[in-house]
Amino acid sequence: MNLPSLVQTFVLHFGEMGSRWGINRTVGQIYALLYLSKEPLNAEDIVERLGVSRSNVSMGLKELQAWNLVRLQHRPGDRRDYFGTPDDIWLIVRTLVEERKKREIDPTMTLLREVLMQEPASAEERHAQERMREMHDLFELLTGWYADVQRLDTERLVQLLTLGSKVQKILEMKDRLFVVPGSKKNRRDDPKDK
Amino acid sequence: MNLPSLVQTFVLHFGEMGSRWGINRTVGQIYALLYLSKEPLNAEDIVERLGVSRSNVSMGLKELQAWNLVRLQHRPGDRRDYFGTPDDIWLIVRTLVEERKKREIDPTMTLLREVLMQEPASAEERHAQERMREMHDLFELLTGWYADVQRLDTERLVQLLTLGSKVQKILEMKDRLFVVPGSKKNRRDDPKDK
DNA sequence: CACATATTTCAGAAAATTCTGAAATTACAG
DNA sequence: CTGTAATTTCAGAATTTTCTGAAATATGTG
Repeated sequence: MNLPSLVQTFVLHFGEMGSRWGINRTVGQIYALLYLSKEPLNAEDIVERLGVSRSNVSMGLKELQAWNLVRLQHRPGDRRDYFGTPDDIWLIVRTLVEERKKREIDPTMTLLREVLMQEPASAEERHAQERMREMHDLFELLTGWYADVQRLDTERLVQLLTLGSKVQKILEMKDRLFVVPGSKKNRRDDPKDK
Repeated sequence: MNLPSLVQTFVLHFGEMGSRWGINRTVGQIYALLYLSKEPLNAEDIVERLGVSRSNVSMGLKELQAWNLVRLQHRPGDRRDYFGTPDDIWLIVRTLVEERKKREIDPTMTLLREVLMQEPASAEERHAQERMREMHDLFELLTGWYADVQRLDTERLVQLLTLGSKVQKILEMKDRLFVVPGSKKNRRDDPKDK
């Protein structure tokens, strides 16, 4: 591996991290390298710096392209492919989350919906279905929030995240400003009526 | 595998999903099984239902305990260990996020902080450090938000998530109510001054 | 089209991981 | 203590994943 120590530390770390994220070491290393690099790199550059085989780099880049995490570019008068990451780290995060949702959440939701359609044949199955419904509803809430937030431009997103739960305070303020008298929402002692 | 088809579908799915999350198939299956089960199960129950070896189950349960995802219980007059998941799915989510943060984000932040202390020895390293700083700041923002939100009770958390980016509307309203005249924040045409 | 260069594919080697059965350890009941 | 049931450990087998080198394919250029 032929890298400044500072860069190498980071690259090695992301190689290891990769395994926890269902991507292999080389893919993690390639991405880390591209992320840190000012200029886009071609496959041969990556081979030299990481010390892995050309074919391994080829497969790694293909996977990163499938994840939409890498941008293919060309230099005039050079027909090799150069790869880089978006300059905007927020775009990287958005892509990552989007792709993981597509690969992990969406198929799970499909499966949950299917299974929830079936008729339970026993008390055990009924309980299992109930649990699956809880998971389904939870995912629905989370993906709904995500879809909503993904639409915000970065500035507003940062603003929202910076506030964190202080938003809560503002909500309470709003509630106090617009009390609907007699509304259940405003009762302290919500008696489970009916 | 000895399970109602409905349960089996779910268990198999989570077994496969496990691989994408850095946990192995058996661990995923055990957790899925416990999640769906009304009563806590002992190791032998799990062996029978999943059709894997006793030792594999033992290791899987150990890992789930290390993740804090599973609760050890006892039945009177029975000295076997029984395992179950929390009834509250939100508690499960909170634990999952907390543990992943501990294993993935925290070590990465430590590494980033270390590397950012070093003196860059070249323009290349300076740029790499700049990128790492961006990542560091991003993680800081996200973990700050997370710490904040993790503190909310579930009811308020759900409320917040349900609102999604509609919070934005309320923020704008607040801004309009409390305009600070002349503040840059309120200018339409933010000229890159200086 | 022929030639050179770049990239991809893929069979099998290498490495890593998961899983098992047997043995060891632990925990308790009598 | 002794015996038994429950659990854990761990060496090696089985499986899966990753990686490589060689060959095939693609993408130009003159």
